[in-house]
This record gives sequence, structure tokens and C-alpha cells, in this order.
Amino acid sequence: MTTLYARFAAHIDAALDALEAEGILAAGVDRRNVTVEPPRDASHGDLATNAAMVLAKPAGMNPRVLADALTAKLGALDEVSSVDVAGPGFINMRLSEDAWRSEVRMIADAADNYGRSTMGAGKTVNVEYVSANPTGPMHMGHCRGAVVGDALASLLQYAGNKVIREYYVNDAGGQVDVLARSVHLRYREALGEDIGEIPEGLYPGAYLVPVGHKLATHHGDKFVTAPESDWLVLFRETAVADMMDMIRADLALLGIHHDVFSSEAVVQREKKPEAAEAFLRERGLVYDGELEAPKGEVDPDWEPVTLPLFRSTQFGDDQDRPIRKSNGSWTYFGADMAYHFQKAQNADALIDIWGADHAGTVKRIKAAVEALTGGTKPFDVKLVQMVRLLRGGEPVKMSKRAGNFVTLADVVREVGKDVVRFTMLTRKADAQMDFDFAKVVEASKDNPVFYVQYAHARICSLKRKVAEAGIDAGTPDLSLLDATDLQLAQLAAQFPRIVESAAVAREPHRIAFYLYDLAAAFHAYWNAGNDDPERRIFLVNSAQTTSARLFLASAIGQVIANGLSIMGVAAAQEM
RNA sequence: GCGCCCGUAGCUCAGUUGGAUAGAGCACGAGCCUUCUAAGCUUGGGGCCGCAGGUUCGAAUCCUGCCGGGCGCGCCA
Repeated sequence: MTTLYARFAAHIDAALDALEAEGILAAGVDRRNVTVEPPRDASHGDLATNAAMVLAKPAGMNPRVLADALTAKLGALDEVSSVDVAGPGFINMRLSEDAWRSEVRMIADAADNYGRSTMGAGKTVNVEYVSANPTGPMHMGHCRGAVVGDALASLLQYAGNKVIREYYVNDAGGQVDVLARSVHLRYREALGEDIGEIPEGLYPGAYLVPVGHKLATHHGDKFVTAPESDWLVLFRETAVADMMDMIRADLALLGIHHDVFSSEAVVQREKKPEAAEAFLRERGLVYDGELEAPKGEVDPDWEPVTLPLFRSTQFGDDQDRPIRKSNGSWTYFGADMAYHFQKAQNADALIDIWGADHAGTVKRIKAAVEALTGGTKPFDVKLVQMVRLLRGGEPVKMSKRAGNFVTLADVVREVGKDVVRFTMLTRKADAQMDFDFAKVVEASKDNPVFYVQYAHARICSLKRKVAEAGIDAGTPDLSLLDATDLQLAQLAAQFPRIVESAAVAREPHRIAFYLYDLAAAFHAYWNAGNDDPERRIFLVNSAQTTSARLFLASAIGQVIANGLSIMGVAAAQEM
């Protein structure tokens, strides 16, 4: 038993096969653009397909002729009550009520698995997200990418992919040396020294105090006056490890757990960049050359230097990119390139979630992945736009310098994990968004989190009431569901295709918008009972109808719960 | 100067990958609670989908050029 939309896609495919066998349709015409969807206007029918229009031209046929031939086949199906051709060649189908009833039953049978797809065919997708520098706690700047990446990973799993959730720890650059020096100050402080103001350029945050204490406890004062070379590595590794513990704890507050943490330092220690460079040099994709002077503001200190450059212009970049600095060490890009090569070894496809401020480097890394994998590993970079933090419409002031940035932990503590996660998914990732502390906790339909939760809570409440009344809802007679009831089923039946299209587009926000629509339809259904008592779900005088409608309502609740689970949001039992 | 993203109702945003008469919420107007959660529902007005061309049966969606906004353009990370 397959879901309704999947089944009709198969029906249409079979009908086209039959037409090919009968010689009506030329064989081998590409069917990829054929779709089955609900028509925009419900008066057109329950399902529509564009098959005739899409296939007519490549098959050298008149769309109406093809549509008529298809119509004859589709009209013969038991589930179809009527078919007609409209406009330029749309085929509109109206389904029997039993088709929708059986979909309701299917939701109940599949339960937590309703909407799961095999589309991903078990292919492994590596999703790299967060990857915040290990120099302090998570702040709100990291939040959206974290939620979008995590929800996308869940979505892909739901759509049939194996998923690796990965975090790239940038523990090899200059910023972790700065971290180590900042910790050295805190270490001296822990030993009783008055360190005064934290100098410009070091991390001022108090979160480094415990790291200093720990080092003081373990090592006493032997590094106080020692040269930096004696303690830098130890302090750096200790600090990074502690920062990563903090970050993991922060992510756990959002329900986020990565499978793999990859260290940039380890990538370098294992000579991965050297291997990548050698591979690319062999193919003439790395060469020694000079960079052009930067455009825009003229830097008086600019001097041309010969560096090993990756030929990213060959893949559409504006400029070839250096993989090593003049001192011989790896650039961020040089190491990152090797890191992506490493990820590609264990996955069929790669996805990175980046902040929009890194948009400028997308081309070079895509170029590198293409060069290193010969284009065999699809690789997407999803950019996540900035979030503006507001409180009652006023921007929240933040200063990184002063160390008073808004931490993720604070926000989760204030408004809750579910609100943060849902809200972050109520916009396309590449659109800027506002996050207003006042609005996201508002209990109104202005706030989609509550609106969707409320629908689920109402359904749960209903189940409790019916159970308390001692009605046996075990074997409902679904023939008691009428056309009005079944409209809800039609919307619920779309869930599997929403999951698939969201997974293909890599846009988890579509789940949020769909759930909002479904919740709206349920609230309307519920309220119909306020105007007309006969339309209530719980009818005291009819256990039969009550159990049928409760079965339907439970199915809606199931779909809401499944959607929320993809988003990582709890389905409220009561509110 | 160059690159990326964006431009849809007064405001905040969707728009099923090119489909039929472009949709929600907020705000504004008019209604709906003795009984399943009114934290809700019903209903009205409101649009040159930034502009101009192009591609085709068909464009908010794809291409080109403008206009306007955001982000980014170092051997940083």
C-alpha cells in the first residue's frame, strides 16, 4: 500500500506505458516533468496532472488528443469517480470518497511513519552545519544555521537518505592561538595576579575563567613566565576542548547532536591538504602564480607574491585562490578543500550550511569539490541569512567586543527550544528574518508555533474527552465521514509529497508552512461545530459518528506530530 | 568596480521548481461563545508580482539589460 499521490503517479505511469504499447504514444518520451498535484482551485477536481501538456510536444502529438487517450485510461480506475480535460490539456480527476477514506486509514496504520519516503534510496548525505569557531559559547548568530541544518538533516532522513551530521572544528587558525593567549591571562589571574582589563584583540568573555582555573590547578605556576612556545599548544588544546564541551551543551539545549566532529588540526596533521594539492597539481589545477591586487579599496601595502593557486576560475570563480600562505602554512581554503575531499570519501552527496556572510567563498569551494571528485559528488552550499534580534520591535543591542552578545543558551532559556526551532523555520533560509522576543512567545495565531501546537493540543484533548465518556472508538465506520470531513483528509494526504518536495529543494521551512495550513484547516473544522452542533467531532448522541470523526482528527494530529518531529519540535498534548 | 542573495497587498511573508482567476497572517471594516480549548472561526475591501524586453501552448517563477536594497569581495577565519 502506497500513499495516494505516489499511487497516482504510478497509475499515470502505467497508463502511459499502456498508451506506448498501443502505439498511441511514441516510446521513450522523457516523463520527468510529469506531475500529480492538487489543482489550485478545488472546483477543478481533487488531483490534476500536466502529463498531456508536458509530453505532447516531445511526442509530436496534439495535447488534447493525448489528454483524451489518458483520460480514458484513468477514468477506468476504481478510485476515480470522474475525469475531464480542461484548459490547454490539464487532466482533472475527482476521486471517490473511499479513496480519501482509505488514505485516512493509511495515516493511522503508518502512524509515525506516514510521510516517510524511500526517495533518498539510502544514499548517504553529509550535512555540515554550525561549525562555529571553538572560541566561546554559541550565540544567536549561530542559531539559525544550526536549526536549519538540523531540520534539513532530519528531513533528508525522513525522505529516505542516510545522513551524517557533521561539525567542522576550526581549531587550526590564528583565532585559536588568540584563544590560548586569552586563557593564559585567565590562568595568571587564577594564580592570584591582577590582570586588569583584557587587552584589545583577546577574548574578554568570563567563560574562559574556569579554563584558566583548571590549568592553574593542574600545572601550578610553571607557565606564568615561560615563553609562549612552552604552553601555547597545551593551552590551545585545553581551551578548544572545553569550548567544544560548551558548544555541545548549548546545541543539546536545542536538541542538536552531531555524529561527527572533524578537526581542522587533525586534517592538517594527517597531511590531507598535501594530498589534495598533489592530486590537483597532477591535473594542472594547482600552479604557482601571483594574485591580482584586490579590487575596491586600494591597499597601499599590496605587493605581488608567488603562491600556490587553485585554478578555480576554470570552474566559474572570478579569481584563482591561494591554498597556502607565503609562510608555507595552509590558508583556510587550502585546508577546507582537503576537508571536503575527506567528507566526500564517506558520502554520496554533501551539503554545507553557511552564514550569508560567507557567500563570497561558495564558488571556490564548489570548484574545489568538483575538481577533487571529478563532479561525482553533488555538493550544495545553503546560505542562511542574518537574524535581527528584536524586543518589542526595538533592536537588541549587541557588542562582541564587550562580550555581551546574546547567547543561544539565554534565548532558549527565555523562550524555549520549540519556539526557537519553529520560528527559525518560518522563513526561507535565504531571506532575512526578525526574531522578536515579544512576538515569538505571544499566544495567538500571529504566532505559528502556538497555532500549530494548539491544533495538536485540541486533538489530544478531544481524545481524552471521548475516552472519559467511555466511547469505544476502536472500530470506526469511516463511511460516516462525509465530503466536508474528507476535505481535511485531502490536505493531510499531501504530507508525503510535501516531505519529498521539501527534501528535493532542501527547504525544511516548507514543512512549517504546510503544518500551518493544516492547523488552519483543522481549526476551521473545529469551529464549524460552534455554528452547527451537528458538525462537532464529539457527538454525545452518536458514538458511531464520534468515533469516525475522532479517527479522522487523530490522523490530522498524527500528521502534525510527524511534521513537528522533522522540525525537532515537540507536539503539545495540552496547552 | 566585481560577485552572491533579495524585490509579491499598507506591514511581515508563502507561492507545490514553468501551470488554470497570484495566496496567508497582521492592520482596517462586519459578524460568531449556555455544550468538544474563542490561544479559535466566518466574512469584506486591498495587487502594473521593481521596470523593460526575450524564450513558449503558458512566466511571479527561466534568460538579458536596467532600477532599488542587503551581504561579501585580503595570504582573515
